[in-house]
Amino acid sequence: MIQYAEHEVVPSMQTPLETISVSLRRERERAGLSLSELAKRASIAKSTLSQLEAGSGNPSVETLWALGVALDVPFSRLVEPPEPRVRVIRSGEGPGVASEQASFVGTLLSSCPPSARRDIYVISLEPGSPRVAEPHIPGTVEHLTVAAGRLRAGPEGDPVDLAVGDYLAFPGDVSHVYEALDPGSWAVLVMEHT
Amino acid sequence: MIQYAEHEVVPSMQTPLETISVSLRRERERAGLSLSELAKRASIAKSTLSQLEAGSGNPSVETLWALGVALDVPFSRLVEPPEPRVRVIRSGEGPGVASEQASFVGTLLSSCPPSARRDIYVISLEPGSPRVAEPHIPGTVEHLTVAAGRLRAGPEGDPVDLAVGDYLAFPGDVSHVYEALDPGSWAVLVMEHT
DNA sequence: AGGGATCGTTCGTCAAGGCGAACAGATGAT
DNA sequence: ATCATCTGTTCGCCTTGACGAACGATCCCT
Repeated sequence: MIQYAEHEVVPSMQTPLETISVSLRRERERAGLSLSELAKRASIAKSTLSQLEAGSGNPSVETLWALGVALDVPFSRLVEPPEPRVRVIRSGEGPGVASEQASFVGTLLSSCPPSARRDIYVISLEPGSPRVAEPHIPGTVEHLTVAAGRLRAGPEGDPVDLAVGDYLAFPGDVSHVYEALDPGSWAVLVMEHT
Repeated sequence: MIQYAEHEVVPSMQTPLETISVSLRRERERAGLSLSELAKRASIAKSTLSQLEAGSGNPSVETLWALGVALDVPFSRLVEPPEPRVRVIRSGEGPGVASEQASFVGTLLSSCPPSARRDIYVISLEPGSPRVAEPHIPGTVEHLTVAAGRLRAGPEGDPVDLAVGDYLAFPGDVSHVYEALDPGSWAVLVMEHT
């Protein structure tokens, strides 16, 4: 039961504009572009870019989008601080391996550090009644790769049958199920907290 | 070398402003807020919000940021089009990764979205000469879980022997190796970019 | 020394975003 | 029915972002 505060103390709280300022310069230098060159590629005035990197300015979405395209980086990399926001992990969703059913065993391989919002599990199931998992925090995505046996998994109303080697991604913030179709079934589960 | 389109092909290509329009309305209704109420919470004029949801308008970052805070959603959810929620990649399908060594096949299951910095692969190897991977960007961590066969993997100077079900985490920003010890070996690889 | 080419900055101008007020429609209370 | 209060819209005004030009500062090459 790990509980992170929603808006915990962050080393240096940054306003989105400060974040844009630093990440814009960082990505530009990473790409090895001069301010003038980037402005030309993004089809914006270099004066605008200069002010943005200087910290003054409040760019419009179109301006930032053009810069993101020119830098070949996704949009959010320019506005999200380099260290991801600390988010809440609600009670019961921590590293503990809770299993009501004995036929379900989950092993936490790599718990979610503050800098990377994902857990990696190995889950083993035996055929029987399906295990129904309650919704996790909004934005959670689960990635399942079957290592052995066969599984039926996915959102509660729309599960998918999977064989060895199959990969399935589905939202973890709604009720979802895991069910073994063969004995000795197991899979690697990456739970991603967006 | 892995090469994939930066922005996944989506059924209907949307400009960022169209995306903002639809996702803004979607998130607002999900939160059960009226347009007026949301405008008040975000401290923006409701006329501004009305125009944004209508599709006209090119909001500044501060405006969008305030809306993201008021809606309690990450910034990127307002500008990135929602990706299909349930995806299945059958064994053997999916984008294969061409490799110099014929005995190595990597399949990219989930490329790194903007907000989550990780890729998920399945890698298949056959016994033979070890595959040496060049260092990735600094801060990269690789998580390996063996699904079948046996592997020898890890940093180039200090590899580890792994059997079925074993899990290994090691730095990906130095030279590292993968080598199959048994025929038909494969593993799930989570590459994390911190 | 001089060009000639970049670099990133600051300036004034213009269009556009954001604002508040006034608007019409819907709902509920008296 | 009337008033009250909400909904979301459209209007004119004003601030502000984005632009282009001119600027000084570095370099590199004659």
